[in-house]
Amino acid sequence: MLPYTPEQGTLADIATHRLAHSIVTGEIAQGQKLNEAELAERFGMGRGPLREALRHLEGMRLVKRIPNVGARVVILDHKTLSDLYAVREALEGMACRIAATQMTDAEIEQLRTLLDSHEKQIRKQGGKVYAQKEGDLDFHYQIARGSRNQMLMDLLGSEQYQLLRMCRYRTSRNAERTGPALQQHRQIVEALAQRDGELAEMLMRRHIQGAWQSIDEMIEKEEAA
Amino acid sequence: MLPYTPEQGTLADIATHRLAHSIVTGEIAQGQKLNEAELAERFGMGRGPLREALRHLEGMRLVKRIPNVGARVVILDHKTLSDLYAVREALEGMACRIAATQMTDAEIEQLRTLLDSHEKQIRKQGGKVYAQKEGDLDFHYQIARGSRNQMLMDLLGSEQYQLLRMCRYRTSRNAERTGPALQQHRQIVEALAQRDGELAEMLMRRHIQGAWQSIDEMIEKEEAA
DNA sequence: TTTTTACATATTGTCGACAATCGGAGTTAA
DNA sequence: TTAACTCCGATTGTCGACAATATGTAAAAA
Repeated sequence: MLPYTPEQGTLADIATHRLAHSIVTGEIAQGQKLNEAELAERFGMGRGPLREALRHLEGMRLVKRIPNVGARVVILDHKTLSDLYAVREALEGMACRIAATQMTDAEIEQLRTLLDSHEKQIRKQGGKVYAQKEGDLDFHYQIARGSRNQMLMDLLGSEQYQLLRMCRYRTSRNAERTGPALQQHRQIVEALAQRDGELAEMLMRRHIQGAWQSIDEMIEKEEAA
Repeated sequence: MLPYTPEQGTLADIATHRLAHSIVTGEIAQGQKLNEAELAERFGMGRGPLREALRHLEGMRLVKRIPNVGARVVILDHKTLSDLYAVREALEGMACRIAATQMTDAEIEQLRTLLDSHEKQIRKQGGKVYAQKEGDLDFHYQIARGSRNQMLMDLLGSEQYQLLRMCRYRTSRNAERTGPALQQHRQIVEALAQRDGELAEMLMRRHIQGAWQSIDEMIEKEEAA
């Protein structure tokens, strides 16, 4: 589910959220054509609101539209993912740097608590890997919030970063990295607690580079097979 | 004008570009209400395409929409600008770092040529400051292109960064910084030529910090008066 | 057989009208 | 005088139908 799941509001917003969910979870395949009339009927609405939803999804980079031809779900190829992670590295690094000066002690303590619960979840193991993944997103989003920068929050939060969640669903099988990731998260929190923005930024950037490296290897293994 | 100004294509796209232009140049004031019916008639189209344009502009962060209430032009207050420059620093820094490894020698040479023409324009002085400003945007965009990262190009290019152009129009009067800015640009190009991504990133980030500082002071002077 | 052209079909783009909702003017009561 | 309430006008949200455009097929020419 999306961070906030309004099955209310305008029909266009409902369509946006339902489609975004379907796309992110892979329920609608990458590259699939999105037929306006068909979707409108499935959602029980006219084509007007649905078209607005498609425009919105285009802004989220979840679909690509071509005039007079139609909309298709984006294809997360290797290059796109690589580009995404470079942007993430830049933005989340900056968020971290600012958060080190802006977050309250209480918020940093909350981060520690969040990581504790992650650790428990990992110990219990078997449990959904997805949960950890979404929890990881939570960690990153909490830091974005800590930056007090609305634009960063938008870019790293629900509106713009559904692409990342989509990627997570696609690569959710590699659970082996949760261990090192957790430790890196802890290092980052300590840097925040010491109010060392420069260090926090560096650690976050390394963390994301590591995550990309892990995903990159996995994709290449897949493509070899 | 926009980098590409299609007065063709779908009506929604035309409306998007015309409105974006009017908003960026200040022809439509910040915070002004955008009446659908009125604009639709002014542009000689129905409300459907215009609504899609508003959605698109919302994605560009040029307008803010509230359900059942309507759309207003965003207000570029101090906090918003500050947030914008932090994001710019992160993204353009990253673009610079990558460009140092990805740009061809020919492209770097082109950058030098671009800066030469900027210098001439500044010498001729009186000439439009705007031209320099847009030229500056060119410089930054060329580097974004040099990163070969489509997402960075989108975020720093025409689609997402109209906000920045809007800011430029608002603060275009302070021409005194063109001198140091040019010198910093030259330093950046040299770092690129040496293929030193780390240095190029650092210089770009400082450059943008300096630009923000300059704008920040200017705004405070304005608000004092 | 291959290429090109013309056509038929499906899909997108656009419009005008109607329904739902919000903001404000005016009224009434405390 | 102030507060809350009610109603009305204006604006947004939605729908269905029609026009414009692209895609795929089949026939005709090379």
